[in-house]
Amino acid sequence: MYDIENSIGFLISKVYQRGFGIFKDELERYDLTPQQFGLLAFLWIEDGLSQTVLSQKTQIDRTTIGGLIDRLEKLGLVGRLPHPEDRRAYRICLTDRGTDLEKELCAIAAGVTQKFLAPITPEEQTVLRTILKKLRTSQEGTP
Amino acid sequence: MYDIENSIGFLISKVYQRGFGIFKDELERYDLTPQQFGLLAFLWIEDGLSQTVLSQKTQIDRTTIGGLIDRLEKLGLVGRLPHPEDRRAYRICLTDRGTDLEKELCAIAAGVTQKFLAPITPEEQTVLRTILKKLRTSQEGTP
DNA sequence: TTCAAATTGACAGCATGCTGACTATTTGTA
DNA sequence: TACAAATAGTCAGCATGCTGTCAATTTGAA
Repeated sequence: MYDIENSIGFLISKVYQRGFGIFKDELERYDLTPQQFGLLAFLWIEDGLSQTVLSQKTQIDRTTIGGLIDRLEKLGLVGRLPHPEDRRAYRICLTDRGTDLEKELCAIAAGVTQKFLAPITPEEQTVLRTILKKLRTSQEGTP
Repeated sequence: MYDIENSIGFLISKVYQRGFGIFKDELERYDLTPQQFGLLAFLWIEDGLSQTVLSQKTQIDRTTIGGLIDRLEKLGLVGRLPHPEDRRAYRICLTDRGTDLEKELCAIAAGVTQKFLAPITPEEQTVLRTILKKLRTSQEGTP
């Protein structure tokens, strides 16, 4: 009998679901999803990158990121500018509105994080972060 | 600036993605997804329940579980039997084939778990499980 | 230089997860 | 009993995430 209730994979999926749900509710009035926020967070660090580079940095599938950008574009938060060195590619850039939202959205994210992590102590948060970073290992071998 | 690379929410989503991907690859030859395995794992504990009860036990949305059962039904692993006390409901039951797959699929799940958790020690696994259980808290208040 | 191979982004197709609306049925109350 | 409210399951619609395929373009090697 598989003890699914105590399996780490199952628990991660449910914890992920809970966090996602909390975040989703808070972002509702911006018409944004947690994934869209995630992409914006990378763009606030550096924009003007191509979709492929963004896909690698964010570890979001390159076909998925196309749709994400479509929707952020519709919301007027990012734009696709022509790439000066490659006519196949775009430079994905924040609009003024996309840039301006940083402070407001980050405050919301901080609130969500607090609510989400309320059940555990700050020490446990540190331990969890450390363990998760180890588990994130993606491309090992298979070149 | 939001340090998304070190935020627990982002890390959980990527760790979840990695685990899901490993599991998905291993289940490919059965035409099953990790979610379908998860539902089967609950059915191996107890079947004959209604979709709503299953939805509550598994914390899978009731509309999502309908589709999951559709596909498991097509694969011949579960069946929808009439509910003796409620003509609106079904009893979701494993077929012989669904029952027989338990051992084989659980062995695969064990292998996936091992591969997935390889980057951390058994002690860390215990700590992680404990923390995740605390973070799973779902319905607190709002009755 | 030329042309095959690789790359960029788009699209179709499928599964999951959620919302909201709908039908059929059951429950609980006046 | 009669009828409103609640419940079981379905469906449409949307976002994410992935696979596979395709056209346009760039790259690299003969």
